Amino acid sequence: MTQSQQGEPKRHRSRRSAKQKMRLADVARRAGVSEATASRAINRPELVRPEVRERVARAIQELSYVAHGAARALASDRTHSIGLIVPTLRTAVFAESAEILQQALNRSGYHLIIASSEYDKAREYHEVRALLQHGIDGMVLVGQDHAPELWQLLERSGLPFVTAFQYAGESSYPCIGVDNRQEFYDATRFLINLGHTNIGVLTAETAGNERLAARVAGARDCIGDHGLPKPDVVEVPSTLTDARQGLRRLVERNAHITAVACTNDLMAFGALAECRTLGIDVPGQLSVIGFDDLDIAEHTQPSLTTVRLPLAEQSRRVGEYLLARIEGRDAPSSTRLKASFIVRESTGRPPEPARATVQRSSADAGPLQTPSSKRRARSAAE
Amino acid sequence: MTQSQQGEPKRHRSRRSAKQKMRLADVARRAGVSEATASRAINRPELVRPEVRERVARAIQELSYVAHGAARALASDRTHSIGLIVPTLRTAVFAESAEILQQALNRSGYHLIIASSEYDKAREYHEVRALLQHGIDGMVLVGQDHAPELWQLLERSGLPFVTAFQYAGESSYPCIGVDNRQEFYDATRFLINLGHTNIGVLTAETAGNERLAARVAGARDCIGDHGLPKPDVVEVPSTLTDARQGLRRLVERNAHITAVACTNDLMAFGALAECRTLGIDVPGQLSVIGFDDLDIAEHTQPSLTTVRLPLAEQSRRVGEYLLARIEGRDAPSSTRLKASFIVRESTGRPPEPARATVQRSSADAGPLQTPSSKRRARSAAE
DNA sequence: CAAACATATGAAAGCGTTTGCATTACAAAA
DNA sequence: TTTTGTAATGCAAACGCTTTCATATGTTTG
Repeated sequence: MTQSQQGEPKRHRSRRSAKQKMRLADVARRAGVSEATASRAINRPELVRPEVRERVARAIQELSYVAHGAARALASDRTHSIGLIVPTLRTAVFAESAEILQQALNRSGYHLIIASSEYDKAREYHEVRALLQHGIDGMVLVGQDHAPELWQLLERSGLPFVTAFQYAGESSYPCIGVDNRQEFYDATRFLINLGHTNIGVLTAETAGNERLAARVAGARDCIGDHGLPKPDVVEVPSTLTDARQGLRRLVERNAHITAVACTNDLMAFGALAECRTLGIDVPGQLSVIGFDDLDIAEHTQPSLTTVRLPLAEQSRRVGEYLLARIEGRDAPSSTRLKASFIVRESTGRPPEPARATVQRSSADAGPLQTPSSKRRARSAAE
Repeated sequence: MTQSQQGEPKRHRSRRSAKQKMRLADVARRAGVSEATASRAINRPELVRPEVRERVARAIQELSYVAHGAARALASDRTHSIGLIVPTLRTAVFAESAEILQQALNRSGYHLIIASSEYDKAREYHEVRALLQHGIDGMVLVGQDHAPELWQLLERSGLPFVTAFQYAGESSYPCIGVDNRQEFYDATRFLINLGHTNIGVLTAETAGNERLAARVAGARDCIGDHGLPKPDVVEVPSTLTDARQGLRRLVERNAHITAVACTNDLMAFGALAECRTLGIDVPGQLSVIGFDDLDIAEHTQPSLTTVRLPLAEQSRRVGEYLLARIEGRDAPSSTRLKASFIVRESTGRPPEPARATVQRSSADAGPLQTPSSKRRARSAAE
């Protein structure tokens, strides 16, 4: 606790407050070594004799020394922070992913700096600029639909980066995520296998949201591939109120509709709520599926059949990828993750006997998995 | 596009990649001024002749110069980043606040670095340390219930900081938020004013969550102040499934219970869901209130009477406070925000005529406000 | 017209680390 | 012994900016 201030060079700008912050020089002096050795004791302990290492550690402890991040970053060219740009944190899926990623990075001594673009490409570009300027060692983006200048900036900067939440193929920029088109294709097939032939699609705005757009495409493709008529696709703003309206529009315009594929759980909740209001029995008269498996999905009335994203795995892999790249190792640039399909109560056979050509079994409907959900799936309208 | 590399001092460490990053010196040379002037043109434009300012701006543009954050931070002792530590981003209220704060700070040229503590004090302490080391200009914490070492560290560092989500009085550390005790006191009074005399409390774990604890206290106090018997308080883990169990326990243990005050919307949703399962009519047989006003609150069946937090205002004020402190201005250290009470369908008069002493009018029940909610409140069991 | 002042600029000293290179200390080999 | 090699340390030069201080250039003013 007794550090004599002797010998300290006068500070040329007197900005330090009364409580002088300890610097590496203080630690070094106390441990009786040079700054270089003190630095090495911290960063490359294997280069320093155990006894010295020990002394430095003690000095750090006693002086409650905290390294100066900026100085360190300047000298070492490593900021130990990673940037993440999500469309919004208000979406549970992004918030949760951010949280998991942050935890994962923390464990490796990295920090997460989060920015949100509000689904606005120009804004996103500026966020990237700002992050680049702030200084980051790596960056995570959502999807691959970004302003060209953004890509250019990113490539020029030479910064390691990945995109997440959408598998974009081998030949794209590095990406880690599920194939939204395929996953929703499979989900839609589940409905078809149940016997549905008149399926509507309810989606939030797809402009600027490639994930949603891919899901819609998946549903369309699946329905087309099974020789069914083109589905009615209703696109609404991303609120529950709009989702309810969307459901109403869907059932009003399509008298014989028996299933609605919603591109996310929010839409599905809206649909469920509106069905309740309209007196439509789910799944008796109408089957509903969602996408995301939000916490409430299990507790709605009826509970929601939906697609669960492997968020934890995605975040973990994103972290691993980035750290590998930062450390100069290379890593598989494209990873395709698989979602799981969660069958709950909101889906069943259509009310009228199905047309004929369609197969009955619901067993082979894509990559099914029965989750640790209390309420079990049912395969027919009870 | 043509910059000659002549005159450049040889780099003593050859870490720069092929694509040489532009430095301030490059900009200065191109603009025909000294580095000092270039720097000023960027940071204190008013000190530089407009014409020169213009030339520097053009040089920056042409070279697509991006300032080096770490160097800047080292020289100026400003990182332009703010740390935020929340218990978890999985809670919508925190995620939303983080988002709003981040946006607000961005507008002022600051970045938000988010960390989460998972409601663990030790972990939180380490996050603070890590943020301090990384270098931040200010810090936001949730509530005032933190490890003593954390406070100590924070005070020693001299870093500007605020706590949010709970008003802790004038004499506390700087805080900006609502008074959770009072707000829930008022909410409970609303129930009492409706005629309820047997009110249960359902809460998620209060250990390490002073906001929840304060709300429970508010309910207890209110019930006590009205001469009613001590309420049954059920505390469960913070999941919907547990909330449902909690509701069941509450109604099983208290045959005459007519209202349940839930300390957050999650608990309330669970309660509502379980009531549906148990065939309990809400609000016919049981009234339910929540806290937070999550998006779905308006769309549950029945819609949920709850308390809405002024998140946007809170985040805005937090940002303002911090920036003021960083710039050396001082700011009111404690700000008490008011929540709004949102009356929806989940509350009504108790089924049996109330005991007598309790007043009938629901009009003077605290700081009521009728929100822009489509569905209007109703004051009695229809 | 000189004095007094304001305004713009540049030179250079840091900011607190890391790290290339040189040096020292010591053990193993000759 | 002396040589050679290796492991541990120190010196001092960056890292890329900001900012103090001094200087130069105008602009008023008495």
